Amino acid sequence: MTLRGKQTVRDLRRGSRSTLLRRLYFDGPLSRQELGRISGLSAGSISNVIGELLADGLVEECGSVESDGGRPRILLQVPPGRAHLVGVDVGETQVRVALFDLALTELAASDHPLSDKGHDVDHVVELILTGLAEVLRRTGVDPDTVLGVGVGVPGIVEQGDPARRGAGIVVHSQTVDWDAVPLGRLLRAGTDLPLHVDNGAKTLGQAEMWFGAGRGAQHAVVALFGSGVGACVIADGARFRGATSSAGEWGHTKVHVGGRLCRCGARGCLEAYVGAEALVERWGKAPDSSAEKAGLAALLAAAEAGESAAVELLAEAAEYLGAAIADLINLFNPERIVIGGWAGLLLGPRLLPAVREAATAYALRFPRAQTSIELGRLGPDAVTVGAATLPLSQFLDSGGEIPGRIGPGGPAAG
Amino acid sequence: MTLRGKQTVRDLRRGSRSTLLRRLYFDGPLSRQELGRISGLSAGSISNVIGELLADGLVEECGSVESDGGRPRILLQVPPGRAHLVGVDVGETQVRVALFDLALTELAASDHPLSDKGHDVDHVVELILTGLAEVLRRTGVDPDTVLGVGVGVPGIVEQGDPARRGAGIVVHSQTVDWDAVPLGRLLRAGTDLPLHVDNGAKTLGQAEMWFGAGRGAQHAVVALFGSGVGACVIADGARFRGATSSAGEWGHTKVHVGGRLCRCGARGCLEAYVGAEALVERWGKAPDSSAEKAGLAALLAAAEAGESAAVELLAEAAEYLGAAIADLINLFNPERIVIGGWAGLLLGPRLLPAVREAATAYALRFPRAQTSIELGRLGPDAVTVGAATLPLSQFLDSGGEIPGRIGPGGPAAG
DNA sequence: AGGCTTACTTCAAGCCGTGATTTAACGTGT
DNA sequence: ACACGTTAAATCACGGCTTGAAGTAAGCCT
Repeated sequence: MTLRGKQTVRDLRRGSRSTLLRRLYFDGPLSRQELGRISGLSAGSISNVIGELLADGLVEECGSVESDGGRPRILLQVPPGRAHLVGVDVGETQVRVALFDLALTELAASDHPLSDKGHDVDHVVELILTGLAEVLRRTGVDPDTVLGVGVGVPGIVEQGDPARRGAGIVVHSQTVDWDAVPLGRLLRAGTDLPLHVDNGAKTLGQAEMWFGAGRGAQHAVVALFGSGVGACVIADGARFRGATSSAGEWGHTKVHVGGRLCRCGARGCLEAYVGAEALVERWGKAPDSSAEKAGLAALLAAAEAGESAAVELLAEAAEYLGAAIADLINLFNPERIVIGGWAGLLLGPRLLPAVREAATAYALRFPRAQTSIELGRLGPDAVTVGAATLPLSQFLDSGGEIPGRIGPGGPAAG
Repeated sequence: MTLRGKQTVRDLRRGSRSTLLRRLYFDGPLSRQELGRISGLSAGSISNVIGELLADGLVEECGSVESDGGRPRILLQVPPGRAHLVGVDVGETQVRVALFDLALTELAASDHPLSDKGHDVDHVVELILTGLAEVLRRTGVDPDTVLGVGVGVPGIVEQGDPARRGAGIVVHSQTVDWDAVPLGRLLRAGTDLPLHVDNGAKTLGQAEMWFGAGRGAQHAVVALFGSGVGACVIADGARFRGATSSAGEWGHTKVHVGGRLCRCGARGCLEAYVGAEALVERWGKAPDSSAEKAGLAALLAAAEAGESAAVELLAEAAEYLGAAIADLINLFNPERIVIGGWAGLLLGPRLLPAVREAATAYALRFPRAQTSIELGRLGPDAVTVGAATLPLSQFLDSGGEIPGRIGPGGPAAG
């Protein structure tokens, strides 16, 4: 049933450019020879395509490799300064805007705490636009070299029509009370840069896949647990989105039908058993949400000290987490499961053995044997990095197309 | 991270052939004009490619459409008799082999009940090969026109290296006690036809997607419940397989951690709450497995008659089923959920309203609003049809390539 | 019979990847 | 120094693809 659209002969070139660019980007400096071996393209094509990329400035030569009797191979790489990316994290307490070069080195960042207006949409939009202007000004980077702005938000993101260049993006979030917020349109009014918006947990997952514990896997699930619980599913090397890009809402999987009440209103959600908010609340001390991280750390310390209530609470959480991971294994059959998120990283070292054991007990033998369960390697700061991978991904897919900015009356109109 | 391999200019033609063939196959007789509009290809290319397909006998002209003042359009279709397909259902009590034409009209079928040897592998293989020979003999169909044999089996199927033409296929099943059974190799020894093997529930799901309640959906989950519970996930119009093609094992999702014991050995599996075997057993009457269908029918009749134990049992099952469907909605974000399988079809009319209600209560609002929950339209006999879609799908993907049979010393050797 | 409309076919033009050939840039041995 | 072998990269003819324009076929209407 899958039908890819019309293909013309020029799409071949786009594909070749994309393949070579990706390879050079991820697998560091490579020679034309190696590119040929890896990509399967003929030497002639490599020469031709690389010539184009060199002329476009998307690839540069960087030294050569010693030969043993023949002409030395010239190494090629993607010049990190050729283009830039912006990543935005709309978090629970602040808005963070960061400017990166192509190698995702952070050149500047701007943090603005959310004022008492909370997640008022106009306020958030204003902070994003201010931060964007700020990092551009501070670094003096030409906006024309910015490939796009990636934004990670809490909640479910509806992508809208891609032809509208992000202007059709709508966000729904039960936790920060955003109901069909037209974030794309609002941001579009303040910048001409290409826009990309996705769920913050998903962007963090993307970051783990590209630069963290998920590297190299083609089928993986990044389980993110923090205050709430989410997941980012990767299938065949690409984000699994579903019909309206809300796939992977793992936190509200039922682990105990009719069980504990979750903040989503239903009973028995995973999040109500292993979410940081739920754990801290059940432990009974400091249910002040601003002190959630401190509360969880205290719970962990108590457990390490042998306090039996804490030990039991964490043991139960590990069992539920393992069981829910077993569901992921049965349903998605990944080769790797990565546990990330601030709470995951905090509790992970203590819980991991029990979680692995529970997953083995609850999952089917065969798919469980194909899966490794690991801890994430990137902290929660990586949300901005992940957000920046959104425009980067499109850049690589398109074979290195530098998107033009929209003039007035462009496709954003309406 | 997705990199599709090298593409040469000839792959374009393969793609065009595939697109047009698919369109003609599914959307009935079409003219070249309409094909052009739908596929986006230019009139020249259509003419060219259709000319090839006509010469190959993969497409034929079938009448024309009245014009209003111009040259009439000539209608094209895929001739149903041009090639044949074999579908095999290795069921719980019998092995069924059916021969189809391209339109999936059943030309002949052969049923062999499993003897007391049960699911002894050699016995099953023998029945498949016997049935295959039988349907070919009875219809007089030339084996060279058979595109392949699709087999639906209980259990998880490891696809092995496609270059070995199915000889690398291995089956694991905890229920019929098959542990790493080299079904591909065993069948390969008895036939030269291309082999395709997949889980029976998955092939049934495929049939629902192509010809049943799933038609037209790009993102769907076909939930199959019979004696056990399974699911077939479709994403972007294609089967979601996961790393080792065992994705979609929904029956052992945990709905009640620490709850009822499941036949898989774990506690709290969905199957232990809504599987037909579990329901019949819990109802307490006739736990004889051979009378499972009669038992479930009796349970349903009792509930319809108002017997409170039966009513409560089914109400509980509906709630668990709805909750588990909510998990599917949250995780996969499908546009449609189809409930199939013999037990699903039997209980469906009574349970559906309660299931929908429970799903709404347990799923997140936004993805739930995108999803419709429907009953399947195909009976369990459709497993053979679904199995036959496996070689058919490959045929359409390849743009109408008739696979040659393997000679001795072919790639199957070793 | 002539004109009009629509469906289909043919053909030159522009690209693309391949694979063979040529050129470039090294180390080595004399 | 200099020819030689070796390996890397560039060049180019070739077959193949889609497009889009121009040409042909096949029916209506007057």
